[in-house]
Amino acid sequence: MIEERYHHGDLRQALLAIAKQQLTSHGFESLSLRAISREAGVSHAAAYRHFPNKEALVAALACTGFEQLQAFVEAEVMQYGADPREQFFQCGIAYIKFALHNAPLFRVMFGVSGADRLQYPATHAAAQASFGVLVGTIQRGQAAGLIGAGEPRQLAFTAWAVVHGLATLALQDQITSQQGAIDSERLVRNSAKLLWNGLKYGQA
Amino acid sequence: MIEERYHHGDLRQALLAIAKQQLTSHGFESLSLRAISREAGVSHAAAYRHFPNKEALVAALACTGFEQLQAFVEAEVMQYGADPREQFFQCGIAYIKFALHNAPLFRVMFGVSGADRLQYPATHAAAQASFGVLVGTIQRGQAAGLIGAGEPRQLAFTAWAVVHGLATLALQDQITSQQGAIDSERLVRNSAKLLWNGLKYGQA
DNA sequence: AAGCAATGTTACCACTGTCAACATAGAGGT
DNA sequence: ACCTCTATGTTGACAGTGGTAACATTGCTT
Repeated sequence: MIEERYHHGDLRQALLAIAKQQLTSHGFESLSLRAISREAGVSHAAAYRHFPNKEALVAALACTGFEQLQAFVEAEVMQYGADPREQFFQCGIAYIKFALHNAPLFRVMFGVSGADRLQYPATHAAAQASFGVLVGTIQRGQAAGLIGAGEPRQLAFTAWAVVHGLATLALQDQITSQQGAIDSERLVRNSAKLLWNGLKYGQA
Repeated sequence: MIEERYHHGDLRQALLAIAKQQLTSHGFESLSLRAISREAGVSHAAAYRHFPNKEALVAALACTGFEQLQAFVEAEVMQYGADPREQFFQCGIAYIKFALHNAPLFRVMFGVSGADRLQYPATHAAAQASFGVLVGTIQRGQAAGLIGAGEPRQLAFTAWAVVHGLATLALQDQITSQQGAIDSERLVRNSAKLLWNGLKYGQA
């Protein structure tokens, strides 16, 4: 029987999958290397053959998160291939959608241990790549004459900041908890338009 | 001698102070209730007379963080009492300054355990209060006719999102690690102007 | 077939958060 | 002054954690 073999086959992958599962079901705080290994039917020290420590496991998890994010945003954006303005909007909306639907993972991606992300090249690269989607959208907007001049990376960075800020604050339950019960969908739309106005008139 | 008395006097306060210190010096990950108690010269269980658990201690820490943030931003903003536009800018710049100078604390404030901040009314209230500074600035801008119409809370929320996003991403070393070495000061200025443009023309 | 590197296991360590049982101090009523 | 009650602090335990070292097994490579 295949299940009882000494070597797992692809333990690294399995650990990551289980980790993601436990992350979403039990939260980051109670993410435990031992529990993950247990679930994988493997001893608690086996994980150390694939990750130098827990932080590395988490970083790898974040890496997959960025890949997912990029794939998701790209897919959503591509549905509006003709309209750079709507592409730009969808970029942000997709980002926030992803954050809200994958809250714990999103928090890991930008989480506490994110400070030393440079230590994990793969994770860092994945993050950069996902950023590239936004840059591309902006560049298309500029090419179409819908976005004013400016270094696209910097414009993208500002746009990213808006959307990332909204996502973060939304996850904080800060949106719904504001008295007045702000509608998040409308909020995103409004913010995007606001930003779009700013972009149209360029920086100066 | 006062130091050796059985009762500490104001242990709760002392624990928080030491916690903040250890947080900034050793990072959030290695923040330990026992280490804090040890440093306070008190037994490892003493902390439980003042906080139901570690999470509550961290929440209290976050609370002080928000208070500091509010005080800092208010102080900076008030230097530009005459000019609502500059006030608005300074609001954001101060926010980011605070985040960069108190990185670990800032991360705790919006950290992993932030999701259930509603469980800690004091912390939540402090967060709301700090948000109020920005709302006030926007309202003054509107009163001066420099910011278009719109529900001030929502405008403030967008502005907050931008600035919070920038701060978060900056902490991620995402700014400096972008090839091209974006200058963060300029970035903030540009972003603020961008947003200001958007605000001037109102939402639609 | 032999051997070697990759992968798992067991046993241990120091440490953590948390709790229950006990000790002490100090405030307030008598 | 005393006595009691409650707030605060201590000790000792427990289960669970991340991490390491020594040992076991596997399967690729030659």
